[in-house]
Amino acid sequence: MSGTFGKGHHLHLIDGSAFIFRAYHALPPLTRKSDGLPIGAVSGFCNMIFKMVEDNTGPDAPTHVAVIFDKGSHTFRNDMYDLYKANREAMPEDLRPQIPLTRQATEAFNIACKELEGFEADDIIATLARQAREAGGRCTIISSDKDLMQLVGDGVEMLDAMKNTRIDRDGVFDKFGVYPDRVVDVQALAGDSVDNVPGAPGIGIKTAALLINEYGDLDALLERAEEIKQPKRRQTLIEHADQIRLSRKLVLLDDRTPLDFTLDDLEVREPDSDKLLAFLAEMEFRTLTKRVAEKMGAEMPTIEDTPALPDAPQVDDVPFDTDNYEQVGDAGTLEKWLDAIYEAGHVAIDTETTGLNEMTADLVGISLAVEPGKACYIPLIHKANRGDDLFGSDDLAEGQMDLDTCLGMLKPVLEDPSILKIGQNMKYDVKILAQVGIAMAPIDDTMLMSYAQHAGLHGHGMDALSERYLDHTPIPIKPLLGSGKSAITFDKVPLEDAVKYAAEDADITLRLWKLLKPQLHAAQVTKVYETLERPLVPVLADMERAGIKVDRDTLSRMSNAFSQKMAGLEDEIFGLAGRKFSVGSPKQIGEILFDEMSLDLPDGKKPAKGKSGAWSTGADVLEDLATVHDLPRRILDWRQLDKLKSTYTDALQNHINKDTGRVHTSYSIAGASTGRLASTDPNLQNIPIRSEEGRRIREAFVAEEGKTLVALDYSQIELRILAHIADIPELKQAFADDIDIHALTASEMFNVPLPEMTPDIRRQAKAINFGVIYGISGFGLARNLRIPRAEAQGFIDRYFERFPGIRTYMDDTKAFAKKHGYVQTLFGRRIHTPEIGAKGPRAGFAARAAINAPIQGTAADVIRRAMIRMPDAIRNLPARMLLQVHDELLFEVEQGAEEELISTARKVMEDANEPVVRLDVKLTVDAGQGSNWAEAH
DNA sequence: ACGCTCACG
DNA sequence: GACGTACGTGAGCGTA
Repeated sequence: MSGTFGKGHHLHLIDGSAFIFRAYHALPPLTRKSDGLPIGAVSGFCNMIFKMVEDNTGPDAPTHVAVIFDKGSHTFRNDMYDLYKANREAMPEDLRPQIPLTRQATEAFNIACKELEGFEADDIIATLARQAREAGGRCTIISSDKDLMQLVGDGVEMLDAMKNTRIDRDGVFDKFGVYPDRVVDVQALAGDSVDNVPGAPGIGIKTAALLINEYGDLDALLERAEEIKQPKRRQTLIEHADQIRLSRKLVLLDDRTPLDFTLDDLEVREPDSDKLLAFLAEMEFRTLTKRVAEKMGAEMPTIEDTPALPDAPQVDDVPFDTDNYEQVGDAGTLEKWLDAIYEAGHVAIDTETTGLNEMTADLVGISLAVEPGKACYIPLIHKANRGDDLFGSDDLAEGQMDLDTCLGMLKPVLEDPSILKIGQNMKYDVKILAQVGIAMAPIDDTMLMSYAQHAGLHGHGMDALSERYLDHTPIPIKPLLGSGKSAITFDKVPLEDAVKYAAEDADITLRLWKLLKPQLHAAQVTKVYETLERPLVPVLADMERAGIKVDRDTLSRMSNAFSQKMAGLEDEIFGLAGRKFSVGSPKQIGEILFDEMSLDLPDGKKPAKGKSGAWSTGADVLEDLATVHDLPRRILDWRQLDKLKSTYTDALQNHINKDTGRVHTSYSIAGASTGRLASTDPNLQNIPIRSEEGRRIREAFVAEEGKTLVALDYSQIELRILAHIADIPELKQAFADDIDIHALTASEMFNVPLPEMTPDIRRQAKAINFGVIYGISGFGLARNLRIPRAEAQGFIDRYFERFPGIRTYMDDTKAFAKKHGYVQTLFGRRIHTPEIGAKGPRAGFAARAAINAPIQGTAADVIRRAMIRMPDAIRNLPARMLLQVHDELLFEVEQGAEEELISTARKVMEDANEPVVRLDVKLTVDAGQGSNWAEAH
């Protein structure tokens, strides 16, 4: 049947996304045998399409058919309401690569495949259904999405393909309590939590239908809201009238979308058997390929049965060629790249900026790569010359896109939940793009993939990874930027060089991703990567961008006070030493004390000499020496002040951001091998607290006017984890009973009843407890406690006797590390211990590190999980998370909401191990609050 | 660039 | 039997 669509014609419209999701959830996670590509949803999709083709015979068969897909995440509905669909969960990791394949499948079946930027599939379906109806034909929408039910009637029906049930006007009435023409009114009132349509609070479908049926339609209802008898209902409708009208706009489908095709283009076509079978064979669908071949009377193509070797190099064998990279200078060229990105479903991205600090750096350009060797650079604000020419202008270089135009085009892609953005150290790029209003998601990060697999084995910077995995040395940045005083920023780098350098970074990143991603599964660290590494990126980006307010005047006053004290100390020091010298020089101190003054330690010996041959003058040495002379104590005091002044009160002032008045640290996620974060520029994880003088520096970390700082820290988390992992009944019981753990240890070891415990015995036990966590040795404990080595060894022996599980844990852990080359945390994080088999002292180091890593690492995992869950948990509180200090989280909260924040955040932290790891000990969190960090802690 | 020292958990 | 040792970090300074 052909001719213009009209009476007697029957159009089938398949809701592509709904089909894919159903297929995905209905089937186990199948993968392609040869390379492990996830393929379950594609398989289900193809089977459903084929079943439809097979079933569609007889008088009711469609004459026209199309599969309609969503395109992009940003639609006109987001312009009306920016929270539209904001509750949507991210697309599952193994589904994303299957989306483009389902489009290919549709084409292979020779079925029209349609989508339209800026509109949802539902709008296209609405438009086509209207056209079919107006032309006098019939239309069946294959979907069970209730949002489409407003279209039913007058020749338009829905078909639930899974249940094989048709939904007509009566079916809609069953579901909504109204007929299709009033469905949007009911939806506007009831709202939709899945799409985040607000609706009227407290009103569901039942009540909504009741009201609409009583008043006729929504407008009449809102107009006559005063007449409603129930006071609560009346008030809700009056108060939220605007929100309800907005909700109706959101749920009302647009049946006038501009389409570049007509119904006639959708006429049913016979598939090309060669093309279809080739596609099915490529997917390695054996059964389906056979069935299709039989039905079409064609030869069954062969499907290779040999899976690729798991370790075979996966990355395409494309040589690096910097001449092949493209400079993107206009919208048309960029459009071409965006098409390629949508085709692939992923893109590697790298941002170039004017500096390394994301808070002060400006975006200079963006590079993209979609397949190995195919990369581009979009320069945005490069200067026409290097800027070192006195007469040179700061004009922009030719051939660059307008910044806003470019970002406007990129934003929908970078925020599209179906397009995966791949980067190396994505926290940097996420922060840079956040500065220009782009919330990039979802992401993958090659640095974190490497870290999840190989923590402890090697670094995870791009240069190191490229050398190691791609056997390729990236173009070094140094020659482009220069160094020292004549260094230039990237916007001054000539475009020709910039394109090569920047595009290569994206190319390398994409290749690393292709290589490292499949290895995650093999190394069994996919869970670690997906639950402990990647989700931390946006959380840390937000914390770093928030920063913490630091009061410059407080620091400045402290600096001055320190200067004065140090000047006084210097006079005393020079008097005692008999001459002037540089007090900051350990070498000169050693010469004065041990050569010129010939001082000896209390045991009559001299201290050790360091690698450079100078006397060791560390605090422990000077502390001992202080018992025989006054000078060492003065030097210790001077050093403490020098440290506080130079590292804290002076240096911190230089880190106060000019625009925000706050200090913004940067956390490295893949720095510490154990899974701990590290804080840099500045390090806010080592702000003084142990000495009273140093502790006062925390007074300079303040809450904003009208706000409070709240600190929550895990109590003894590492010892709790040790008690669990090593399975020590006495320790577990002590934590269950909230008994002072160090006192308990002392009581067990030294046979002192708890009521008779003295601070000194407790102090020794505390040192032993910490020693255990660090891989205790008699020597180390002796030095720490300043007791003879034999005595320390005696303590350790008694400890092991009392808690034999500890020794077992230590021995087992060392044996595991020797056998596997790594140890693991309770959450599966791997920490490699390559030196464990070494000879000499290095083996001792490695053994102690191996003993410590599962404990420190598990604690790190716990707080990571808490941090990842925190933003959602506190999203309705006027609070934000600012800092992490290993076992502590610091928040800033509006005054009045402190207690609510504490109870909410505490719960998240105390339950952070659940549900994947059950602990025999509870986790306990202490809380404090105040106008500055000293008070809050 | 490297070692020393010292701040934190 | 000798050797050197508590675990994990980052920053500032002096010295080469």
